[in-house]
Amino acid sequence: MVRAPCCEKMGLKKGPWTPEEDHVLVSYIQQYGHGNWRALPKLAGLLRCGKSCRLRWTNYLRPDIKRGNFSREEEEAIINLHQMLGNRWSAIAARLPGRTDNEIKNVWHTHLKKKLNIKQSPTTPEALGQVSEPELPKPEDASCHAKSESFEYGPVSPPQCTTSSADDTSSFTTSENNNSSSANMGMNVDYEVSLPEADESFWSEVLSADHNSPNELVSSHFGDQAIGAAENPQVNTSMDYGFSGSNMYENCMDFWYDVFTRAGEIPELLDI
DNA sequence: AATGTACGCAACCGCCGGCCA
DNA sequence: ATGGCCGGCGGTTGCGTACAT
Repeated sequence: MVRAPCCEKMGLKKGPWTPEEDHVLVSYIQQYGHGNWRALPKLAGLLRCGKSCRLRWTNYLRPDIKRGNFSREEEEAIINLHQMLGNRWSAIAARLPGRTDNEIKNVWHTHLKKKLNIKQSPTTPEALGQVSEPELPKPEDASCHAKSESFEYGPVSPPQCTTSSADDTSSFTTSENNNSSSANMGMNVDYEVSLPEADESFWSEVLSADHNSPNELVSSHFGDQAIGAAENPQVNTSMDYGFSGSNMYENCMDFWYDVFTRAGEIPELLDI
């Protein structure tokens, strides 16, 4: 099957959009919506291909786009999500309201990659011989959508927890004074959390989706401390995730991701 | 002030998968 | 089952601007 390139037709304009074109596109979409991108430019009177219109709208003109620099929290979120998801920019963008995949991709390539290189200086665990995970996860390795696949974490947020084989408990401590925590910057956290490791039964229950509340699920397995970690008032609680049947697994991932990043930690226990 | 270089960002390109006739 | 259309995605490019020399 051979497809003609999107903008092969002669006469279609390329390159930067003018304010007039923007106005035409916004006015048209506000009035009629964008049911069919391919037909839209003709109907709106634009000499652009539908793909170009769609990109301009989704990456720049959409009213819900957050403009301006990324906050430190957003940058940390991108770094951590990238560790979990790899180069799945759209998936990362879905977790950052108001940000587009294109924007996140640009920020990653221009700012955050450099930041990581700095963080991977000789003080990092792998440089000290503590962790042997020198590369960021490849996208195929980082997928968290299949339950048989495992999470892999790069060296950005080196684990600070200690796992005790005696009581099967992962514990970690955070506080305002803990400067080694990079994931909770700007957050006024001051609590200690000790959590047992998530075992197979936990994840099978997650996947079975036969419960209604993530709090119930986590609490029944790990006690109220885990909920307390997640319910720090300065960050989202699990309730924000709208846990429900089909996306229960991913939502629990989000929940745990928040629980641990809030505590300045990425959970190694998420290896399933 | 002029020129060269590096950087950031918007936009494009090509591929893929879902849907439908 | 096949082929075409369409939207979405990730990778890449190229222009404009900031900074350095």
